[in-house]
Amino acid sequence: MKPKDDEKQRAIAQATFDLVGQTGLSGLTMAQIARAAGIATSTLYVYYPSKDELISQLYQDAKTVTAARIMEGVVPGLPYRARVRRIWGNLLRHRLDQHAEVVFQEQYYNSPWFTEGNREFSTRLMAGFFALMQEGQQQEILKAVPVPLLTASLIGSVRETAGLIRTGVLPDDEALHQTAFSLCWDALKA
Amino acid sequence: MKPKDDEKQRAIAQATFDLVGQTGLSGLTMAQIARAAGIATSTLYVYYPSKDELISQLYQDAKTVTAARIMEGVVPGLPYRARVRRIWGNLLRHRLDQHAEVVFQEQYYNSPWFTEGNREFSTRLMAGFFALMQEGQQQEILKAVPVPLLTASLIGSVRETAGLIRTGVLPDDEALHQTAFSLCWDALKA
DNA sequence: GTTGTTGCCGAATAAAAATTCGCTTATATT
DNA sequence: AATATAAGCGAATTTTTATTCGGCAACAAC
Repeated sequence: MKPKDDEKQRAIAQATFDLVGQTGLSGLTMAQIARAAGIATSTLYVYYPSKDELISQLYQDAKTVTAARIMEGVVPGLPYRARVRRIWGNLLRHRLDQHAEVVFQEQYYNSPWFTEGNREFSTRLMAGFFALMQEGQQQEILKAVPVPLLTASLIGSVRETAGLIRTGVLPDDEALHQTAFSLCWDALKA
Repeated sequence: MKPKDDEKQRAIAQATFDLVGQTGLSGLTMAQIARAAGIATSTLYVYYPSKDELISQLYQDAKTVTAARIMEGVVPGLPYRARVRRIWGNLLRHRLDQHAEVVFQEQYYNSPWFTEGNREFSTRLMAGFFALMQEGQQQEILKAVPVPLLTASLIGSVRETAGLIRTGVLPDDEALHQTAFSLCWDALKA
């Protein structure tokens, strides 16, 4: 509970994410995590009081990092489409770079650990993104449909595109990103 | 291994899907399944030789049912857009009706049980759908982009829409379905 | 250099879960 | 009705996994 060694803490987090990224939350054991992090099983309990705490804590961490990355470089000066494009790119990059974290979050979402509090936490973090969609709609740039449909379309587009790139079906280059985003934009635009 | 009572077999399957739908593959125990199915834990072993077998078998079952539903009522006589609309509706209906099965499949996809064989199996089942997208592209109805991008856009649209409906954010009525599909179609069409 | 503190480990322990076993009850066959 | 067969159960048993414990080594304070 009182960590002195931050580096070890990060090793634990990384090891956990990697393991979950590979085989999911299911078979995950403390022994596995410890081995992957290069420490003894009992040492895990120096950093986290229990497995439940460890899992929940890592979820919070992952979610926070995600939220921060989404809005990176989305400056007000940019034209509207460019801002949306930027978010789309940020989300894609994040899903590709931190794939393990993403799998972790998605598995956690349907796990015994997920709570109502977790849901609210997520919603709060997505607020900025939600507002941007709303703004686009008021300016009649985006379709006059329920806002959640807009946000969902963008998120769905990124998710599926990332999946295709990650499995090697499509290349990870700028040209493809543009193409994929153009489909998404056609769905959103009025 | 030699089940006489089909009804009990189905109860086991249903119980498992429901449990996974609620809290995921993670905490799932044989005792839970048995209790939910209304039988003794040991009786599970009359129907399946092990937990691993049970999980794997149910995955195959779920996947097969899914594949069958996708193409329901997609008759060659229908205009192209209507056929795609039909598939979209089939997928949505399936995700809403068999939500538990869907969660099961997605969790299984990132679990220690998932194998290369499973992946091929999935691909084979999706072949018809894949071909339809290709056809639309050749007739220049759909955008001239990599076909996987088209299939992914449709699947992503359904997935996200289903999520919104299931959580009560949006209503489950025909008008909304039309709206959601129109966004999807705008993404696909040339 | 002794003493205290801290982080870490390996080996117990405890708890939970999968799987087996022997017996009972139902069902079918003659 | 008698008997064979299958299905089902509850109570073991075994295996796996989380958690605790006692001690060791580094490092600091004095």
